[in-house]
Amino acid sequence: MVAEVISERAQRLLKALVERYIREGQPVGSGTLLQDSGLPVSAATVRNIMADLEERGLVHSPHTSAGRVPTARGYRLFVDSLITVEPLTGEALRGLESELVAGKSPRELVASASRLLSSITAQAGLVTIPRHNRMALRQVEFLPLTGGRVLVILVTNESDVQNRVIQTGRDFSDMELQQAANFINQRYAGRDLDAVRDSLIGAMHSDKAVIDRYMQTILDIASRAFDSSDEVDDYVLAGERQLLEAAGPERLEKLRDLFDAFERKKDILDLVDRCLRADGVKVFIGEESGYQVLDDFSVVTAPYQSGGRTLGALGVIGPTRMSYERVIPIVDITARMLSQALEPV
Amino acid sequence: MVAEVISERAQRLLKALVERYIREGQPVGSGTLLQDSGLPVSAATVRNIMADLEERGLVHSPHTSAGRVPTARGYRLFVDSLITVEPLTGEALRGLESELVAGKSPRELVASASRLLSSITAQAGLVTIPRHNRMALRQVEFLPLTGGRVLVILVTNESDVQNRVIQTGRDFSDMELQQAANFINQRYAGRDLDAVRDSLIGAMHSDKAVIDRYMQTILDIASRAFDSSDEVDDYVLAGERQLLEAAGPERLEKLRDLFDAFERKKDILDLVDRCLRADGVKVFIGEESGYQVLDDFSVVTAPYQSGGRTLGALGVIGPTRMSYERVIPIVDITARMLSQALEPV
DNA sequence: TCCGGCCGCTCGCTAGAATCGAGTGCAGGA
DNA sequence: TCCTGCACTCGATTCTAGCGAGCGGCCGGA
Repeated sequence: MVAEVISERAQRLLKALVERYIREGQPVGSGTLLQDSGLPVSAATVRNIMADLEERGLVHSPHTSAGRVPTARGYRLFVDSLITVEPLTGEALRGLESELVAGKSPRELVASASRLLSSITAQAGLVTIPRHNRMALRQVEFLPLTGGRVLVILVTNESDVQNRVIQTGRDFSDMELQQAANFINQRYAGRDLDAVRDSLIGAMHSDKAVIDRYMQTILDIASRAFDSSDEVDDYVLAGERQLLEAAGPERLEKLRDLFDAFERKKDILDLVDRCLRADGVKVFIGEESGYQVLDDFSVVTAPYQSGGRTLGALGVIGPTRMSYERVIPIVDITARMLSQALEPV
Repeated sequence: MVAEVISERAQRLLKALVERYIREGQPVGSGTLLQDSGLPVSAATVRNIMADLEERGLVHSPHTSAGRVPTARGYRLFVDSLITVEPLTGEALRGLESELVAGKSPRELVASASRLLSSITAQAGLVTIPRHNRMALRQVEFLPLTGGRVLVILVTNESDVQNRVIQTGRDFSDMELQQAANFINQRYAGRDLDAVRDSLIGAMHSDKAVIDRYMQTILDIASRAFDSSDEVDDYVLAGERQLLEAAGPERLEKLRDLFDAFERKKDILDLVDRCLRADGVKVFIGEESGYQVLDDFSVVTAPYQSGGRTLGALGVIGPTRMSYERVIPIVDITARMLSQALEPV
């Protein structure tokens, strides 16, 4: 994408326009814009410039003789080069500090973060559940169930527990499972789950000749227990209400689709996953996201990490017309604080 | 509450009115009503009867010269004595049968039930998380954390795992905790958590003289681990979208409040708890529930149980103008099937 | 006493016309 | 290059009239 080249005057006007529109939500006319920008020119000049910006697809008139409204590209330019972010202060910051503290369980932290994001930004907050497979194993336990199934309990990372049921070929005795668990606990505690699995699979294949059949089955169960492919990604959403708040009726249709997407989860997860690679805050404006349901909404996300590994992402969903200068730093700092709180003690 | 005494004719008309209004959502006039009911009288007579019903507070005119609309009391009478329920058949039933099967974890079952309720009734579905303290203990495990905290892992009932962190007076060694766990597993496996706790507390007090101090601390940890007072009740909600669907704009205000209540959880939980005592389906119509946020909505709930104990409740939330004759049997059967699926193997 | 037919009235809904005013685009001049 | 002045557009608002569903009341008949 080529950076837009527009005159400084035009930038100033665009900035004023976006800021005004975010505040008021109504098309902005040349007069208002002139006042806001404080430029020493006349309204007619402003109009000329606006016509120019319109040609470049940065602003748009809902109809002749209405003011202008920023387009997605307009917001993009604004966010990329015109924005003046407002650092977070006061009560909101204190709220984050007091709720996102080390020692709480990941589950609680994620729920808190989501709630905080929503309440501070007055929009919907979203935090993905940490990828367990990136977390360090503390202890594993196997319990036999009927029908060859085994209940696996994984304790990771201080105080997070997850459990899953795996299907095996036959019933195992308490004894066998105990031994398998001991084996793994002794050899693999402290390594992250993905590493454990890879190592187990490696062991199964390479040592095939050496290890006895008994050992083989144990390894088999264990590697299956650490298989992360059936782990469902998920997220915690808070403040759907805020979306209703923002959208007047008639956006209702769009909102329904969005709620649908929230329930399907997949699209939303895909989008949020995109921000996992890079560091820092990412902003998806309107149709940029590529998902139709989000056409009228923007998403601001940032990844969070612990122990040097990216575990997930969090973010805020709101109308395209959101206050980016407030939301961006909030998402940024929340991600940092969540990361910090998740750091193993 | 005194049962309403109204003539058979009036009943028939009220029934027709409610059914029609549920279908169309618009005030029903005397002409339409006459057709629907098939009564051998004239529209004028119908009007007379409607005027009578209006006096008794069973129906209501939005304004002169509009048709009639049922009031909460009208719906109540309808639900209590006029309704003809439609037994559930076909695809929906098969969906329930295939998803709510024994062997899945309670967590999955609850999520499925919620989703199914929502999709079958086309309204919001809600299932409370089972009360763990009513479930039978299979195994407990304690893991030491820093700062005198202990991670407690409780395996109940086949395949459900829950974990909590408790704060104790001092750090414990792996060994001590292991012993405490063994002690409990041997003595209490198979009893439900509440019983275990009571028994532990009893043991602590009565045998004080007999047991040594070591045992005393172990009992102390253990009873704290089984304390259910800090267990947060919670529920899984699905299909909020459906509520948007039903409510035209202008109900938007109400909807916001409802979504707020969903996030607060407390009110909703209180309401749903009310149905835990009795068996069978309960219907709360509009303002009957006593919660303002639910004024324009109705809630149909039923408790579910396992192993002879009531574990929670499920239900459906939708507009007062919901199709009770469809929803009631659906809630009923879902509760039964969930109960069955939760039954320990 | 109860019911049906008739009639006049009420009131929300809709369409169309008139008006308003914010804001535009453009021409012409400094 | 920029400003002034002006005609024009078009959504929003207001008002009016007309329509029609539906009600209540009255009266006459079984």
